[in-house]
Amino acid sequence: MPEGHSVHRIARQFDRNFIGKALSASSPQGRFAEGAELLDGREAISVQAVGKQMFLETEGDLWLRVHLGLYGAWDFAGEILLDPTIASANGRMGQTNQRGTDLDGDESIMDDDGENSLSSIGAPRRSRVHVRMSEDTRGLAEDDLEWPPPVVGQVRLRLMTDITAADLRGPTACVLQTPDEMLASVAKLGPDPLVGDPAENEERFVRAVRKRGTAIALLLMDQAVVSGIGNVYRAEMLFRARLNPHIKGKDIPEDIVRQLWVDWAYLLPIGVETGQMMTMDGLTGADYRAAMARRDDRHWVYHRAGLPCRLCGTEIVLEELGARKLYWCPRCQA
DNA sequence: TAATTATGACGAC
DNA sequence: TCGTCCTAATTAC
Repeated sequence: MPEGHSVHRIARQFDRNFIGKALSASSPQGRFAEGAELLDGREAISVQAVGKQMFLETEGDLWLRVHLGLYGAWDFAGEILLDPTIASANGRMGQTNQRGTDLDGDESIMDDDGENSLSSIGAPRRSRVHVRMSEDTRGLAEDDLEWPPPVVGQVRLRLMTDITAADLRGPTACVLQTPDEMLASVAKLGPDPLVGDPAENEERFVRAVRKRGTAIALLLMDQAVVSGIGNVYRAEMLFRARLNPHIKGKDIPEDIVRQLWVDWAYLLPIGVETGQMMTMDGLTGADYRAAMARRDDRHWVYHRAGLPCRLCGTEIVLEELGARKLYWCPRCQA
């Protein structure tokens, strides 16, 4: 269940483990059988994440476009080289890496000494891993994981090299495209801080927001306005900006809009590197550690309906906006 | 065992 | 605004 940061992480894993190799493709579930057949045997050429979508190029000018939607996920298994640009949030990547677990970077697994004792016997020599590449899920590591990995559940697409497998389940989009179609898909998307020219991106965002009479809370979720922001980052960014979610884009001073972009460009790389939507960097010391300890309550306002605002104590409000839940502090974001 | 929930987006009306 | 699609984990009963 990804926002933009997760998709960039997934793309980096593909870059590290699939690009330059021949793919074997299949659709265990059967719902992408034709596409898998077309992909099968081709070499993976390049991969690019844009917002919440990933584009994988194969030889013969064939692109795979994947959008995970609300609950799609990629599971990686086999021998996986870690992308050096993504690390574990707890700063123990080296250790977890040796154990062959927790590729995703979420800290929950290895933090609890008692819960995970996979490395307690023998040398830390595990090369076979099984990892789900989305936030808040856990990796497993065993010496005797099967190869190829058994299919579990509804796997729309399995991509394999000789040593690595990637299973896609639950995507809202999984389609093959020509180069032109791929470019058209990208053209529909708003700027992504990690794609293209930074100054140009900022201008596009500012222009798109300031010409609209739509609530900023809706604009931040509009993938044509800005790529990669979802319900969590939306709520958190509005709080960080102390911005009322209902203010229309055109009514927000330009420097404030610009600051929103700067904040997204700041938050996204942190999310990519840590695997978490870290938005409470304003906290320090014990406060920060306490907030990070529980994944269900590590945000300023997201998922905190009825709880006191961390700054002013006012109850966080939950309202439905555009069929999504919007969380905000009516006092701090007056 | 069933209902609920989720970090998404689209099309019909 | 509503219904729909995709799946799995969690919670309620």
